[in-house]
Amino acid sequence: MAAEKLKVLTDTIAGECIAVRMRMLNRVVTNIYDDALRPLGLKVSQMNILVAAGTMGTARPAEICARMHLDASTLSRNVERMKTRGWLEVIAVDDGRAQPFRLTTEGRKLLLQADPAWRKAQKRARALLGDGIVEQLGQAVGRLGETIQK
Amino acid sequence: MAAEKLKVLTDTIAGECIAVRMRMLNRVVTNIYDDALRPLGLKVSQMNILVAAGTMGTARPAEICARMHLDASTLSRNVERMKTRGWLEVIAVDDGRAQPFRLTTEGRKLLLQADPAWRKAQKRARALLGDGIVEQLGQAVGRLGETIQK
DNA sequence: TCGATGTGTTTGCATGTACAAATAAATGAT
DNA sequence: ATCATTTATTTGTACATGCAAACACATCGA
Repeated sequence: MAAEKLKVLTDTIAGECIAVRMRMLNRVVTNIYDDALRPLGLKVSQMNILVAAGTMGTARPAEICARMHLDASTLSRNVERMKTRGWLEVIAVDDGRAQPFRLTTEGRKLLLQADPAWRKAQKRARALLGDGIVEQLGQAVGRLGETIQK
Repeated sequence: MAAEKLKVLTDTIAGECIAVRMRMLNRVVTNIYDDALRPLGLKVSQMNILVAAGTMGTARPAEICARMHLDASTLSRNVERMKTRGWLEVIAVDDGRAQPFRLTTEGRKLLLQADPAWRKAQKRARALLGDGIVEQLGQAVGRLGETIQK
């Protein structure tokens, strides 16, 4: 009977699906960091991009997308919002297609201010999830590399 | 000098931040499942809700939110979309506040059709991430329970 | 040089996500 | 019984995300 088959299927997916777990933990973790960063008017999604820009000096969108496994259109709009806020600025270059950007002084100041909040969130997340998964997240990201899936 | 401090900070966050890793893996994993489910016109976010409804029989929004650590407003709109598509239907009950729902015949049929795609995605995700993290995701979700963070 | 192809980015569109506030209804205290 | 409080859900708003398509420019081959 079909009803039986459905019950088995839904129980299996509910009990084993990697996406279910990953997405749930992602919501919880994102909320922890967003809570901590809220007083600064900053969200963790944006902080990540500021950090990437910070490590790269001058950041090429395509390179950030590859590193972060982030769609180009998503990055484009996030960067736009942060330019509006004065945290990022574009750099003039010869290649007319490119739109490289870097942190502004404001952006640098914001990151320095965000440090304590980040540490607090990091500590909370680690305590909640456990050291094991933190270790494994690093490994999995390593496996990923900058491979393009499609 | 402030520039030095910033470099240390951004390198530290880029190298250690749990949210950076979790969010990156979440994007990759979500894309794997969405790719597999696309021919069915279904996204993994919606599949998860259908599955929850399938395991529960009659699903109370508040209970799904607690189980999935999902904001009530988010669920409300996702359910709305799936009602429109004919995959879910609300059930009449005495408590006038409640809006419990369940799978329709269409919804059940869709889940059964989605099974092979889900298996394919599950296999790809496991191969990409490694068994270690799959194990740890389960553990971390277990730790979480249905605790409300705030 | 010029047209085809490729690369980098942005736009149009739909969905997912959460916070704050609104709404609606049940519950509890007096 | 009535009013205050609590509980369940929806709405307003803003941002995040990705696909498909458009756009802009570079590059390569004839």
